[in-house]
Amino acid sequence: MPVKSKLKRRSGCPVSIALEEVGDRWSLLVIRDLMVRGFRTFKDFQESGEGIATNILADRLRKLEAAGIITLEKDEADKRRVNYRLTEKGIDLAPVLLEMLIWSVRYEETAAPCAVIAQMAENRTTVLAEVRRRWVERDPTPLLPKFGENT
Amino acid sequence: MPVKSKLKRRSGCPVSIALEEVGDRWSLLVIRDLMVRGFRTFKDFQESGEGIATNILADRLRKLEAAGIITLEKDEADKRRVNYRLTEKGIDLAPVLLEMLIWSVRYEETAAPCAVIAQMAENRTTVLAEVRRRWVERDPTPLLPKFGENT
DNA sequence: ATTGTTACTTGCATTACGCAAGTAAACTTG
DNA sequence: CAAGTTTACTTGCGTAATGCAAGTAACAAT
Repeated sequence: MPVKSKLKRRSGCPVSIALEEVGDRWSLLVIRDLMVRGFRTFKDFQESGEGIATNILADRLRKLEAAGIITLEKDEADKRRVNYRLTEKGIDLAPVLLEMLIWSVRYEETAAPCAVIAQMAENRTTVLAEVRRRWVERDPTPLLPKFGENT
Repeated sequence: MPVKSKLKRRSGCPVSIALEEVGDRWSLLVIRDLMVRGFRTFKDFQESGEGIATNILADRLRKLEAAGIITLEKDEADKRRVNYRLTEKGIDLAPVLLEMLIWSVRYEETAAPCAVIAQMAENRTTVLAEVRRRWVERDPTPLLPKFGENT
């Protein structure tokens, strides 16, 4: 189910194309928050602790929507509210994020408990299944807590 | 074997930390080229077809070295030449790149043959073992060709 | 009716990037 | 061995992206 885009690509290399969509400091963090922290609204992201500027956040949400990675849903109960949600394409970035997580914990001093992540590295398939289950069922319970925020 | 760094991090989240090191449009492409295309020198990257500017390339190589992802080796035969090489930390980004590749081929119109990548998705472990083997043995034979360059 | 909340936009200073050109050291060629 | 070439960069400069503070419009709560 590939989607045609602006056709202004550096090359046809898949990795290059992927990086044009999510290769920046913020996009994958937004996706991570939608995926494992149960974030839904603009406010959630603003307060995530990483300190993304609101203009950048708005821009990234727009681009991720344009790329077909997230969708917008108006909240019927509170009409100011916009709920962001990963698409199938978006949730399928889970393996990328998981590998990045495992790599980072292995080589950096992170705030994540090594034991928990080591456990996840052992059971990649199970973790991915759980991530997808939450997505399908719209279960907003965070899979992982916020590690070492700096507020 | 985590390495201490500048301690100017947005947060302690592993994904966030990883993105501070390789979360831009170019770093992972450089790593990809070292990993699967047998690139070694500055020139190789310049001519890779994606069109990275030399100042940006120099900057990225410096940052990747600072992050412990690549190392420099002076060529004894030709002393102008600098050979860049992935460290263990660098080669361990292979799973991230592989998942990104698989994702991209699935959702974008890339220049990579779907069948080949589907095959790789079936045999992730084998592919990763082969990537590592080439790294250990310093075998510069490209694992994958250049897909759809735009020159 | 007033105040607060949500999802943004706008303006402006700073930083990063992209492009063309330049340079220094090492090698190669005549 | 002088002159050109290759390699790995750096420098300058214009444009684009980012970060920060403030503002706004629509809706909701009191």
